[in-house]
Amino acid sequence: MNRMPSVIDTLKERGFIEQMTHDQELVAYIQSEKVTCYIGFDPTASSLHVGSLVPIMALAQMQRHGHRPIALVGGGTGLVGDPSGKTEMRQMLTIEQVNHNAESIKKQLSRFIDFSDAKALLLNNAEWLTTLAYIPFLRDIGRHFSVNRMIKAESCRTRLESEDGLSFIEFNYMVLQAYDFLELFKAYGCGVQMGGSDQWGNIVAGIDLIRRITGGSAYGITFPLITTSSGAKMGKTAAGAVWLDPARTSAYDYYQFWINTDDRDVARFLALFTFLPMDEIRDVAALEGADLNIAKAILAFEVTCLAHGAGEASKAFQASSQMFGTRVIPETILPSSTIPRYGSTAVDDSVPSTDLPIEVLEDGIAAFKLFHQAGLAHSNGEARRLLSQGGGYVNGRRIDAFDDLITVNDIKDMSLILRAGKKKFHKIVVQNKKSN
RNA sequence: GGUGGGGUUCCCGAGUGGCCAAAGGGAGCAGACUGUAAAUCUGCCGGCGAAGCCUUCGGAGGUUCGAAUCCUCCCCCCACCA
Repeated sequence: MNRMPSVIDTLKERGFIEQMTHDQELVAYIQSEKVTCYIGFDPTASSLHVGSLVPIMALAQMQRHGHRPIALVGGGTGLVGDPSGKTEMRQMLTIEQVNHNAESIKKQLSRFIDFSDAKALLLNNAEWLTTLAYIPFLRDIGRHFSVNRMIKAESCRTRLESEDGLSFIEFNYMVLQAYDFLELFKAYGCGVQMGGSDQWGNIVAGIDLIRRITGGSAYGITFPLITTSSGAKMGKTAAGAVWLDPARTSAYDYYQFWINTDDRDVARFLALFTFLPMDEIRDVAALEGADLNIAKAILAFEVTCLAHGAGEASKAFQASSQMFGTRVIPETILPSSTIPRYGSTAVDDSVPSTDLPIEVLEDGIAAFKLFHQAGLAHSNGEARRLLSQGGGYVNGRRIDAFDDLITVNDIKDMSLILRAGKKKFHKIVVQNKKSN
């Protein structure tokens, strides 16, 4: 029979794998049957951000290769707080916050993973963790853990050596996560846990616990920490995290985030964050200059498609093309992408915009005030600075003095296009007196 | 509970009575160069504004012509001791 290539090969090839437990056995296990695997997601915020995209895509790849992913929302562990990879104690969340966040996260994951017909499961570990009784838990589970070993774990050690120390509640996190794995192993036959490289210790603890209690074998895979080539942690911008929730990061901004990818990261990110075939992605490595920018557009389009849908992605693409110059995407670059290749007449409505009554322009408004009102500067002072440094444009015309008056003469098609610096656009839609 | 050391503008970190809106670095923003890249160079980097004014140095009071700097109380963090 014609077996699909192992998902492990795919994950390796696309750059997902940092470490695996017992490689040989794990590969054999995954080849031999339809397996169930899980990744935990922390409900510390009501939205996931691009930092969680690697685990999300890993689950999606699993599903595409016929396996069953479980996304475990840490409604229970979120009440405790994982010390791994943190330099200080996490803020404690209330139960209400955690539950609310868990709900939102479920919705976002559904865009990437098909949860219909139990093809994937969404579980919340609050189900089994919050009802645990302390004494039985200590007797049944706690006795399998060696404190000696736990404090040697990297995740604990850095914290033990730090000034802040490690609180008892955080120290317990590993035990709880190991228990999660055991629970999923028993209830769903889940034999593989994946996670960030900081999760290695927690994953191994779970594997040990499963062997000690059930005698069964379980496996683990960790992902590398994805940094940009300039060394920064992926997904952070000056404005903070780049969220998957369109209410926090608009599809347009999301697209813009991706199109600004560093040259050196394009191929790697295409492999990780899209489903485009690898042999096409490999060709991207040969591109440079303007062609590489086309690959960035495709990356941005594909990734925005996944998070926000094809409609939103097309709009973001069109809007960006209008603002930054139209661009034809040749068939030869990443041919599998569904990006609209030849210009379209779609009207952009995804560039950020605000309404402005026409009266304001009849009287004339100082440019810096308009930029401030449009949100392109945080204060009038910042707007002045921006404009006096030559970074402000109205309809493509550079504003020479920060207090230049903007008037009805500047209106084009009942709107004004403001631009701050090279990349930030804002559309002012002029409202007539009588109209809506 | 005791003793000692700390909490400074987005972050790190100087500053110990006026010259402090507060050194330096990082981040960020803008300009030049480009390809909506990187690197580099230059400028900016609390708010309002013409000068000038207003708010900021954990919190609340106090001393002083004048306080981030001195005093009192309180909160939080760290180290050692118990």
